[in-house]
Amino acid sequence: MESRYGQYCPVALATEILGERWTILVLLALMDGVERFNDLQRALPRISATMLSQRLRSLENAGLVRKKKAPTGRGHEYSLTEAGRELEDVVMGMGRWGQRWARDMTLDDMDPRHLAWSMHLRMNVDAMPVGRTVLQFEFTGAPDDCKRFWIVNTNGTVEMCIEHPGFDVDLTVKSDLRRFVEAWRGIRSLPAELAAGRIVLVGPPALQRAFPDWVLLSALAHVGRERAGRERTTSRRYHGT
Amino acid sequence: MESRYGQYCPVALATEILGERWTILVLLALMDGVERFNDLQRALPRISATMLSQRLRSLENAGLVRKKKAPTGRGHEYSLTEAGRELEDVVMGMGRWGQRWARDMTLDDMDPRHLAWSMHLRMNVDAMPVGRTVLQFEFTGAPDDCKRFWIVNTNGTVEMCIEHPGFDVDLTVKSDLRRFVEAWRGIRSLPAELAAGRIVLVGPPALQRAFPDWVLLSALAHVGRERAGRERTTSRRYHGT
DNA sequence: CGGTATCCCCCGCGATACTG
DNA sequence: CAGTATCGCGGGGGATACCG
Repeated sequence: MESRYGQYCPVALATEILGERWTILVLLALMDGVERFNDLQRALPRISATMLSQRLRSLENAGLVRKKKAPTGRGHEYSLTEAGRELEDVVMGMGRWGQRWARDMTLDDMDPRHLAWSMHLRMNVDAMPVGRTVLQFEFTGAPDDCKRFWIVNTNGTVEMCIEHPGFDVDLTVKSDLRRFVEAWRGIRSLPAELAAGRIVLVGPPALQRAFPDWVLLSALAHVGRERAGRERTTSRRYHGT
Repeated sequence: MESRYGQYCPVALATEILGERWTILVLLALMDGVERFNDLQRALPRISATMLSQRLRSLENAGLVRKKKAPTGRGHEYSLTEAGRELEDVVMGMGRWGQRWARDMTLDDMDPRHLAWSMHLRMNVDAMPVGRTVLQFEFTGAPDDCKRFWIVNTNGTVEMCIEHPGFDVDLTVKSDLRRFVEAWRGIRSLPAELAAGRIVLVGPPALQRAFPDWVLLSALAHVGRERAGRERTTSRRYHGT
């Protein structure tokens, strides 16, 4: 793909690589510390193996990513070089801008597999019980094949599952997918949704009470949105109370 | 182009629009204060009218660009909305990163028409003579159809020409294109190149002496490059002196 | 000048299958 | 598990012509 814009301008040269489809999102996942090919696929459920492979290679060629043989077992570990790490501010800036100004989400933007991945990265394990805690999430308004997922914390190690992990469930979270994602993004208040019974917890009361502290929410949840960003609340249905 | 990544993640939503080809460069030109369709084409010599039109429309739909009827004559004026202006830090961050880490330039990246445009935006008119000053640039190692361009300052109003403007030339700058662009980007020192006679000025000595102060260089010239970024200087040819 | 409409080609990308 | 090879299509985008 020889020179694409005919400009020596540093913005143009940067855009050449950063503007390729998926590239920014691969970088974001690497910034989150994801290292393995399969984990990158889990972080980006809709990327194909071919695409991920291509992007990792072009990032490596451009000097943003380093690939080493995995010390244990097979495969490789991918990590950011200094050049790659220096893009953190740019990517986070894009995130902040997206939180404030990007278009409203559609249902298709809310792939529960990606939600599961990002939630399991932001569990507040210090607030959770020692031993094993199994959270089950059940969503209405989601595609049939991924209406449910599980997040398992075992003494500070958090894993996500698309299939039932086999262990007993400690707490189940039921919600409309859109509402939950809006709460996760900080566009709605999670405590308010829980109090209103629009996000429902099923399990021991002590765990129900503790749950809001387990979930750290999106890293950008605190950034105030400038656009409406959510469905109008049809509070009329509740007859004004 | 419904949802492209299946992610509600603000970075993904931002990338959807910012990742489209040319979009970042159109935004950059708008940040430079360019308002007219034709001027945007001059700033981005390799964009087609169709593409520019499409990008302006999608930026308008996404709420980053405002389009108003031109007060005088025909056509419109394009400008950034608040949402668009909030991307300045991101775009400048990409530029800083590009200056430090992006791939080396090829000859194809150095379209002289783009160089002319960006130079004419960064002339230090306060340091230039009152009245009219006509600068002529002649490059070796450039495509035949754009080896030369002119920059005309008339009492603080700077214009660029691809065709000879008709006025008498006050000062001519001759250089290899690559060397001049490297100096413009701050990868080489302009005074050093002038002193070494690799960038040559032709015209009254007083103007020759003043010239280095007329040219502000790329806005990113002061950002230190981490990669080599230029051809090896074959100083051997000068037999070690 | 200030754009749109149309055509058409190429290649980006997803899907599938395959391999070490 | 950790990717690579191959195929096929869809549409992004360049070129050209056209219009107000």
